[in-house]
Amino acid sequence: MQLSCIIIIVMKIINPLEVERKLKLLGCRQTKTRTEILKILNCPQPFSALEIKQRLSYCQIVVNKTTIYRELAFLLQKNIINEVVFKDGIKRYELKLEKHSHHLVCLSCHQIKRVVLENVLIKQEKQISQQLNFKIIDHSLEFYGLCDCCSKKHF
Amino acid sequence: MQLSCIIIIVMKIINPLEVERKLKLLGCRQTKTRTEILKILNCPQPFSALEIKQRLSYCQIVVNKTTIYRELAFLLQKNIINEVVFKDGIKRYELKLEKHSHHLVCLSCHQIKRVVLENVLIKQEKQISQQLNFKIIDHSLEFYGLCDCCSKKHF
DNA sequence: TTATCTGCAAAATATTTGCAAAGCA
DNA sequence: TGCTTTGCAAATATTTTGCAGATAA
Repeated sequence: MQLSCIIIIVMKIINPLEVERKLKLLGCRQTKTRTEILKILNCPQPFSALEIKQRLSYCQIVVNKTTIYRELAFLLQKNIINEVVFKDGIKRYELKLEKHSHHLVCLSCHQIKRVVLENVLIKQEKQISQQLNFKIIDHSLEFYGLCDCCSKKHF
Repeated sequence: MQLSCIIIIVMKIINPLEVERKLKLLGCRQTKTRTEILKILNCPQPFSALEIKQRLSYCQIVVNKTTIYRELAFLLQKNIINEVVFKDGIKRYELKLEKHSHHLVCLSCHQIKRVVLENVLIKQEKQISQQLNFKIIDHSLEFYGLCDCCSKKHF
């Protein structure tokens, strides 16, 4: 019999010092932009490049969009962040965790909640690889609906 | 005990006459562009607006890109097609089926195989709605990896 | 005949590239 | 000092909008 799955809501992500240590280990420089972008991404919700730019400007930090796109490409390549795409087709970024995560996207307020579902799709992935000879490397699973707050508002 | 899941590979989609009847029922006109776009979408693989434009031009049919985008928005609104987004952030379109479908995206040859997985995520969706008060309306589940052909090439 | 559909030009939005200047170690 | 990072301008890609003219029923 299958165990019921475990849902973990991702709340706070990571100790900033841990990321800094990892960057130093990889021989990367520690710049203001890099530190500030990582601070913003240390959050349970993924952000797009332009959302990051906007959030930086809230803190009086003006960074060119090109720099942000390049910094995100850099962090992606260093395996420090993930890229996720939802139905709107915009690329969003979040800190990489040990466990693969999924998302609950509210169709009303557009808030995104990051969750970890344990023991999910294991059987299906095995079946797909066995029956269709498709070697699965990764998957994306996102749920769309109404968050607690919005579903109460709608009725 | 949970039954093993059933995988259905979507091969041919639908009788074109069925779509035409549905369009007539909805009071829509039958135009050359509409017919041709639906012919292209009658395929196990979703296509982007510009891929459709390209495929039309292969058949000597020249249609403005604006028309294609508008036609897709029209068919979407009439519930005849689905919009799907993969990791590249490009919107792709496919004929709507009774059953929700998922996709196997080959990271090497970029072929997309449409599949129907029965009895998948039912338990997880129930748990998410009960434990997190998130009312799920829809989900997207896509697998990325190597198709049979490409995984053989890689070794 | 008339509501629907289409093409063209231009705009909006997200992302990328080249090059020269600035800055961290 | 030298390599990495940054800003600016311009290019590219996808998608959207306004308007005038064409077309299916």
